[in-house]
Amino acid sequence: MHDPADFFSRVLDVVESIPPGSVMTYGSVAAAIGSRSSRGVGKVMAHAGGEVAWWRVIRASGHPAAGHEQQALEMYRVEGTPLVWSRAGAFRVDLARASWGPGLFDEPG
DNA sequence: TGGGTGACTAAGT
DNA sequence: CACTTAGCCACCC
Repeated sequence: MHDPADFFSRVLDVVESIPPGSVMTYGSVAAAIGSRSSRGVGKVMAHAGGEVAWWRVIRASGHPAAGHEQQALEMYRVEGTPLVWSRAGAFRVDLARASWGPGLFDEPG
């Protein structure tokens, strides 16, 4: 099956550590496991997206997974994730406030 | 073994 | 701010 050392399990482990209302970028998740394969993280989410909070993993732009923006929006509303709305009606996660990291408990104020 | 793909990212227009 | 182009890394055939 999947060893805890596998890239696949490593990614899931990080995603599971993201608390509600916060998010991480694909690149940050990859970096958390000592990798730079942001695309590899996307592959994992596409495979196990139904077993983890995939909506807490977004792009560096603040946009959620391509083709799942509407699904993610429903989750952000119930988790209270800070969003930023565009004039065209498009939304985006406020990375400045929702960004999550290992040991990030303070802010610039 | 080698080549192609993608739930991505950074830089340019 | 939105769209396009080149670069990267892990996985599949």
